[in-house]
Amino acid sequence: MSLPHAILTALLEKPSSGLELTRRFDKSIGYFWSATHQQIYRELGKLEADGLIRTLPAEQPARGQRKSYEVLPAGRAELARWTAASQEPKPLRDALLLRLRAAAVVGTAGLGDDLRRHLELHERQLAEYQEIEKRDFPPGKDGPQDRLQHLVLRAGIDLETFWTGWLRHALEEFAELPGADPA
Amino acid sequence: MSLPHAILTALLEKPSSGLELTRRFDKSIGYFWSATHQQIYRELGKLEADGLIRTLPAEQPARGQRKSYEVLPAGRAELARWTAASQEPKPLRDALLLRLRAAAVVGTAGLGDDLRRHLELHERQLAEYQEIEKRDFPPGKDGPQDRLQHLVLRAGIDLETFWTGWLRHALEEFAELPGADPA
DNA sequence: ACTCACATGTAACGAGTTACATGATTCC
DNA sequence: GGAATCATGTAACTCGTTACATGTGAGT
Repeated sequence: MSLPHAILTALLEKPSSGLELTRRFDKSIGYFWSATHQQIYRELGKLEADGLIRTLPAEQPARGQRKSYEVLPAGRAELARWTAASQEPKPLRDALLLRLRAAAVVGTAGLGDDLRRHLELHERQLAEYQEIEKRDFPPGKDGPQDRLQHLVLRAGIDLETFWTGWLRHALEEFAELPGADPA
Repeated sequence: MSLPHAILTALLEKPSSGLELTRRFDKSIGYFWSATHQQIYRELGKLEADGLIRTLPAEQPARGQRKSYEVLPAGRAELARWTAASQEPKPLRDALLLRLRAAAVVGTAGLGDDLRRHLELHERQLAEYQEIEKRDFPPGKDGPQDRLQHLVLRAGIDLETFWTGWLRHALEEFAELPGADPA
C-alpha cells in the first residue's frame, strides 16, 4: 500500500501528468520507491476514482493527450494519516546473499565476477548520491523540508557505503577461498 | 525467481518436509529470504513437477502426513547455474524513507514514535545476529563453508548497524525540527 | 469420543512485471 | 503523408499475502 502514497507525495510536490510522474520516479523518488508507467497509470486511475486526486481543469481527457493531476484535500489527509501510522519494517530480501549461501553448498564458481560487477554498480550509485548531496544540500541550506529530504538522501548514501564496504570484504574473503575463481 | 533456489539450498543442506522448511525459513535462511508455508508448499509442488526434487522413498503421500523431499542431480545443477548467473541488484524499496519524504510535505506529526519503534526493532535484530555470530562463528572455525555463511551473517550485522545508526541520526534531527512531536 | 497440535493444501486477492496496443503531435 | 516520438492505456502473468479447509495422530 505504498505506491499510491508515493504518488500523492510526488503530486503534492508538483502536479504532473502520468509520464512526468514516471520520469520523476526514475529520479528522486524512485531511488527508494521505483515504479513503471503501467503501475503509475493504474494507480492514478484508482486515486481519481477514490476522490483523492483530480485532473487539472481546462484539460480535455483524450487517449493520446496529456492529463495532469493535482491532489485534493482528501488525498492530503490520507497521506498524512498514512505517514503517521505505525508500520512494520519489511524483512530483508536479497538474492545476492541467497546466492552466497547457495555457493556454500554448490561451490563459488562464477560468483566472483558478479560480486565485482555489483561492487561497481554500488560504487556508481554512491557517487551519484554524493553528487546530489553536493548539489542540492550545500551547508547553508537547512529549512525543515531540506533537513528531511537530506535525511532520506543520507540513508541512500549510508546504504551504498555499507554495500560497497561489504562487497569489498566479501571479495577479499573470496580471494582466500580454496576453490574460488581468480580475478 | 529466487524462492525455488532458496528451497533447493535449504534441501541440500538437509532434506526436509514442508513444515520443517517453513520452520527453517523462520530462522536462518528467512533472515534474508522469508517465505510462508503456502509459498513453500506451492513451490515444492512445482519443483517436484519439474524433476528437480523428489519425495524421499518409503513415504506414502497422504494428505495429513509428512512428506520429506530431497534434491535430485538436476536440482543441484540448476542451483549451481543460478548461483553463477549474473543478476541485476533490485532497487531499494523502503516505505519508511517514503514516509519521511511525505513528511516533508504533510508534516512530521506522529512519525517520531514509529522511528523510535523501528530503532528498537533494529537494535533487537542486531543483538540477535551478534548472538548468532558469537555462537556459530568462534575465531577458530573457518572452513570454506563457514567463511561463506559468516559473510552472509556479516551483511546482516552491517545492515542493522547502518539502520540503527541512521535512525538515531534521524531522531536527533527530528528533535531539532520546529513542528516535530516531542519524545 | 473430544480436543489440540501437526501437516499439507486451496482459493482469492493484491502488487509488480512484461509485452503489447492505440491515439496524438512533430518533424522531415 | 510517413516515420518517429510522446502519452496513455490493456492484458496476461508471476510472486507474495491472507484467510480458510482438510486430514492425521497423540493425549486425556
